[in-house]
Amino acid sequence: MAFREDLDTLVLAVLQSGPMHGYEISRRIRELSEKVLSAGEGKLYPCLHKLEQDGYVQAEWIPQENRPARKVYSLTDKGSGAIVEKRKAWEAFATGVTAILNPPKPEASHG
Amino acid sequence: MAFREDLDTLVLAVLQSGPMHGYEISRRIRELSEKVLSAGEGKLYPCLHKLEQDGYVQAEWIPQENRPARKVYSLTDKGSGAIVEKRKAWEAFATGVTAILNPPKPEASHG
DNA sequence: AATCATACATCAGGTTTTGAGGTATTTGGG
DNA sequence: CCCAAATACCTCAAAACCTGATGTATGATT
Repeated sequence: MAFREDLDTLVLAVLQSGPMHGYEISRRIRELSEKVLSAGEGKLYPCLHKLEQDGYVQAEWIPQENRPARKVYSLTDKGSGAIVEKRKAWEAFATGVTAILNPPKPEASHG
Repeated sequence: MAFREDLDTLVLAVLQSGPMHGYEISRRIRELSEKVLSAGEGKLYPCLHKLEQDGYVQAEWIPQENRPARKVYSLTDKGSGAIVEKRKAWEAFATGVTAILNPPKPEASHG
């Protein structure tokens, strides 16, 4: 058991820095979080495909010379808009966890 | 996809308020988090059993009159100690997510 | 007679994640 | 030359996990 991130939220959030290909999204998640979070390829690519399919991001293949082509993703309007809700969901979650981690103390006897 | 809590952490944390039976732990998690988090019975009881087995909590059956007996859990020293680490893990996680939700802005052209 | 709340617990079925594998190229060490 | 690691995409089987239902038992409420 461990806390687990919502990869959709993370992917959409990193794309706020500008268009980016999958491998880089993965790298940024690892680096920005100082290795606390990681988006393994086994779930990153399926996540990206779903996000594209649902219209949160759009993708374009950019050929490279002497390197594999890149599929560059960028936020759509729908994707940008969704970040607002996702951020709220994160805040609610974090508030909830914090409330439990800082529970009301047991009654101290005082007299 | 959604953010997901580490139930171990939550259970140990609520037990800081004092010994408590499973059903109440579940209620508190729901209430303290204002319904953002919930520990369904299907995962709470297995979690509690594992925590007991691993020595993080100890349990005692308390019979009730005309009601089902309660299994009251309390933190062991090991359990109390573990909270420190779990809290750190939460903070690292939250810091990581926050870092990604507030990413460096794309270079604004400034010339 | 239902239904809800208390209070424990399990389990089938579904979803998700992990980790390995697959393709293809460049760079760097030995 | 060969091996490993980094870049860059992607898939899939096996394992892990969660949801929601079910089961037991009683009291209060409608």
